[in-house]
Amino acid sequence: MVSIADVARDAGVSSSTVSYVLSGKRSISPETRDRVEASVRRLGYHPHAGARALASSRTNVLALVMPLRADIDVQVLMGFVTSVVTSARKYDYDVLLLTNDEGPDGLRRVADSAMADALLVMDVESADPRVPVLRSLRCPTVLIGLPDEPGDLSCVDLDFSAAAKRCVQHLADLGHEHIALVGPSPAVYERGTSFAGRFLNGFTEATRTRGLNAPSQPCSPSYDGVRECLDKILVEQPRLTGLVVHNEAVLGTLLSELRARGSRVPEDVSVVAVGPDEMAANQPMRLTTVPLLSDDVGRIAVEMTMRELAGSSAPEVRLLSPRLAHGDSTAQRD
Amino acid sequence: MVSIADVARDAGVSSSTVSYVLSGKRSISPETRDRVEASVRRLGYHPHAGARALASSRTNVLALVMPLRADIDVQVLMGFVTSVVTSARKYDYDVLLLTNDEGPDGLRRVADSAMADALLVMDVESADPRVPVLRSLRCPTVLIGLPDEPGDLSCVDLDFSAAAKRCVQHLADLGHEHIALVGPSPAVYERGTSFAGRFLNGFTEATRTRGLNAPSQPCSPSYDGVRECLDKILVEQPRLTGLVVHNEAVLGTLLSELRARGSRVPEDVSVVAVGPDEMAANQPMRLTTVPLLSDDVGRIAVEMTMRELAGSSAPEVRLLSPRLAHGDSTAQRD
DNA sequence: TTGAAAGCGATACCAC
DNA sequence: GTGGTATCGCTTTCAA
Repeated sequence: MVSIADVARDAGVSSSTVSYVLSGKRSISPETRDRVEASVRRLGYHPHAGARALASSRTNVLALVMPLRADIDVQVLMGFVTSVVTSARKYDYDVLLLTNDEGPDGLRRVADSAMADALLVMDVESADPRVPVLRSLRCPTVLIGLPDEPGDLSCVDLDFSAAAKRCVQHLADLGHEHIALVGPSPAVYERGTSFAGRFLNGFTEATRTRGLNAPSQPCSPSYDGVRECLDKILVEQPRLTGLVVHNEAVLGTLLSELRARGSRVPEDVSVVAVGPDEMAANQPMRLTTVPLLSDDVGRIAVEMTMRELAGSSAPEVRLLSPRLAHGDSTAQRD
Repeated sequence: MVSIADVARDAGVSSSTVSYVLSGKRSISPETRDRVEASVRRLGYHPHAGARALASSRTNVLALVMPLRADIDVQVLMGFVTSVVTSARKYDYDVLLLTNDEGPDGLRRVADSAMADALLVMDVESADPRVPVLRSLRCPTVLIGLPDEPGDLSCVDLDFSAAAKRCVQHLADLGHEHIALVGPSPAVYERGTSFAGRFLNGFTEATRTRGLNAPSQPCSPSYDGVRECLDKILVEQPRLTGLVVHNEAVLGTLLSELRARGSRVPEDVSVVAVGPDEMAANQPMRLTTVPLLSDDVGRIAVEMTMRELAGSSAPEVRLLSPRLAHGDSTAQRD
């Protein structure tokens, strides 16, 4: 292993000088700087991460906590993960990937053993049991999602309430009066995922404001689930002409089933879907969607973390405004 | 922060004793052990990871290198990632998640700065430029995939050649004489992903052995791509009755397109698909599949790593035998 | 502008 | 069976 002492010897300076050249924390004469940098390159020096962490109480590592659930869309999950990892590297941070199955103790372990400088937690529920633990940890934390009581924890997420309203607005503007919501699977509601509830609230509120009677149904991710969901919706809304789909997993199946039932999209039914960009890609038509912005959410989560670590920012809650991407799956009601 | 000295003081022993209690590297009297363990719990002591790494030259961290590609199935990717992370925790290891976009330098950085004890690299290509770097790193490495020249690097993967043969055998045994392969997207072949080539070789070999004339076509992940692929196949194989699909992304689309063309599965065309379990779940029928075993591959990769770290094992190449799960998408040819 | 040296918090060797 | 202490490689204060 090549250590800072090796570099110092090679460059003919003290090891503290090498350290300062690398950190830029004090001014160095151009000549010394050059010599040191040359030695660093020539020897292929990389500071020992553990030693550095020990001396500086900084790891340059972010811990990202990932859910291990069947009911959460992998595409969305992966979007967050890659976005967080690539964003973190821009700040010279690496990412430690934790799963949820260690529970709150896992968070405590990582924070207390100084394996990371901050925690990013995905898939946060309304009354998430991890939240109180995180608040007690005195470790900068950013939640992807929005619990009921974030306290002094930072949060970032899509504004799902606004997203629902945007969908309703779009369909209503096109003249649709008989619409419905195909929601996430029942399991998602049951465990109190905050985004599902926020979307549903936004939907309900927007339809009421518009004076629409609009049922909503959760939808299990299977053929039978989709059929059942559609059946129930049609009982409540027999003259259905517009669907908001907030369920990545069933979208393809749903479109097939509509076709099978003789409903053309968009001639008979307009469909607007909420989900990751990839969801729309593999469909037979260009869908009207409200993209989930996983990329932005991940990037912003990292940016917020960096600001907190720099001490230049207080905790904040940021909900990203959704936008609607017009496609060919929604049309004017005639 | 609570340090080992705090625990030592609390338990009335020396810090070395605390260390030995925790590591179990020398015998301790039951009484001392109990006192120390009680103190550890009471104070909520977690050893400082950096300090530990510095003193022991062990990080208890595995670095997992993830590809950032559009053409690789996220479901498969995520399967590996979760499997590696959860398996690693069983050995008290954490996982640092790296992406490929730093290139070989990123691997060097992580290894040289002692951020991890070993590297796991996914999505390895036949002539992967990272392989020579990895071999020069003197850091235990396990590849998920199989390059042409692994050298002394360990490898683990599904035996894709055997998987292809299994598919062909299944269809042939059912009496199908006019079959074809729907392969991964052209991009996957072009960059020389090892698994695509191995599958294709297995397919070609098996069909030749059986005396079948069986065309194969790559397939782009879009509606048009699927149509085009089917068209080309039907030109070469007009009396098609059996399809092997080695392309998770297009499976759903392909099944729809077959239906649209009036081909019933399995009455007119038998379909056997290679992919993750999740791929089959959202289809309208129980598919006959050859599962990718991402879970096993990830777990075995970790186990191999652990054995290498323990010094109890030389590098090895392990190709997992595929199995075929009978479903309703393949039937006897009458 | 630079160097010397005191930690950081563990591990593991050497004594007893 | 236990304690003392050198050591790991870096950061950062203090001195010059």
